Amino acid sequence: MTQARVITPLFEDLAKVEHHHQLACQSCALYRLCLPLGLHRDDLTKLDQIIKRSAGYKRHQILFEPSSTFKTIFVVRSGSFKTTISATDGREQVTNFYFPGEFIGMDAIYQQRYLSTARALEASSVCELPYERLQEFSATIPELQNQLMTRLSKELSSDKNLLLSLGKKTAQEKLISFLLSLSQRFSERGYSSMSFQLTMSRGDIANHLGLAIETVSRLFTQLQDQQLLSIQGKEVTILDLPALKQRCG
Amino acid sequence: MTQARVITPLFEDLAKVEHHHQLACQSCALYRLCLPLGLHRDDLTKLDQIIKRSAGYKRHQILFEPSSTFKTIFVVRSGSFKTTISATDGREQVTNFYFPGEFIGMDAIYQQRYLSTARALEASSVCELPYERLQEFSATIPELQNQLMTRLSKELSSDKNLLLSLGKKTAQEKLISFLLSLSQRFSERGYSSMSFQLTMSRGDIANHLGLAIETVSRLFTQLQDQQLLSIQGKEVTILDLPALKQRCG
DNA sequence: GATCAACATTGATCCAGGTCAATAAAGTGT
DNA sequence: ACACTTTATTGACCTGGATCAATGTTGATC
Repeated sequence: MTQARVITPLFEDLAKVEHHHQLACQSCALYRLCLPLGLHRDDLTKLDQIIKRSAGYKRHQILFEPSSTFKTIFVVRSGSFKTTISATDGREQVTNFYFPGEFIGMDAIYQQRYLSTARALEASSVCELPYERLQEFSATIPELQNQLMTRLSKELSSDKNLLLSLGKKTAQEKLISFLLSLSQRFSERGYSSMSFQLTMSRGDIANHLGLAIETVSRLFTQLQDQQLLSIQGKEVTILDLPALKQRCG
Repeated sequence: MTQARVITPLFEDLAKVEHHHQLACQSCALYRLCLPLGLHRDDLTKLDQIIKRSAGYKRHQILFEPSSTFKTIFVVRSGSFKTTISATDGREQVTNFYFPGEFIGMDAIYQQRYLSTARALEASSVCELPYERLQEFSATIPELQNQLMTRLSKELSSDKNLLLSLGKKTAQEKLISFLLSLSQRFSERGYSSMSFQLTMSRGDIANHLGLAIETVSRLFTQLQDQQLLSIQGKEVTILDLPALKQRCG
């Protein structure tokens, strides 16, 4: 099952990141996906000094939860995370998954308290952006402020698209939309858009899409039978992208 | 059916707003709910000059849609709006409702293009905040930047709570959560939290909550039979708040 | 205040996807 | 390699809420 994964230049760089925790933004492989994009060299140097590069998180380890005090926004450096929001009785909804270069915890700015719980899906690491310092810096670096607003707005867009999925799409459309969104994000990160590893369990996917695990499992089988994709454990290979796009609603 | 509505001081002020389109932020009844909160007097004067107070919108009139060019963020001055996002085949999801002091169109910052369509639910008016000018101003007014981020984050929080509703709650829990959220927002605006008018149709509510109109209708009847609330057309009166809170999930 | 259209309610029936149950793989630690 | 736990698949059956259908109500327009 050790199928060859498409190795791109960026993927090799990402691998390096894991071994250089204090790597400066300037030479970070994620540069073009991350906050510093568009910042001047000396602004970047300043920003670099307030960013804390954390030690790694293990699979299932909690990054933050509603009881944590809100101090920082996190950027995924390597690996992946999920966030969940809980009803009073403990029912949980997986609100999003996060990959390298993506921001976690922005919903905490309002109320100064994390709304959700963030957990690592695999061995992962993050950069910590102290929110107060970020605010101070934004006052003198307009491009930084712009970047932050854009990130918040991007997360809004993604949530609203998920609302459409949850509210109006069939089970099959939900799963296809989800896979295409993953494909898109992997592609942006220099991974293959046609073949990738799911880092989350069937349970996480089902929960995220408002479905039962069994439904997700059956849909995978069904899409495979229809020759639209192939799935072997966590490895997804898209076989007929146009057909999938046409069926995602 | 002209039942007496609870008139609070703020409500009277809100009524005035409708007749003074060019009312300055300083004397606007929405001041404490709106963007200018916490701004210094002279900053406010500057902000005041870039804000355009639009003419009114009629019921069902479109404020913006994905084909409109993104230039401004809107703040509801009076009335109410809904936003919808569309699937490729025309299916629509009502993503949110907006009341005085709330911001519409923030999901357009990323991509510089409105993601959704905004429509007036009744005769309404807005203030227009030109986004580029707002960005310039934020550079010199840290509190303004803070306000904008907080607003974006608040909308994120509200979307994530809706995700929980759509993904994990029963039809009854969805409707109760929705009504309690409305109650809360009316209360913040100086209206009664126990008795209020729904400005949206049953169809809008059903769509927003991922339900059929018939289900919403039956739930209203059912909640009324259980003495938890009373509903007469668009007038909702909450009869047993603790019981509702306990049933919202 | 009559006409028509839009909106809302209620009942009867149906089905997409959930739940329950059994089995099979895949990981994990020793 | 083995035991054990977690995760995934598949089948049989069930149900919450959708859909269909008929009727009632409200509200806009002239």
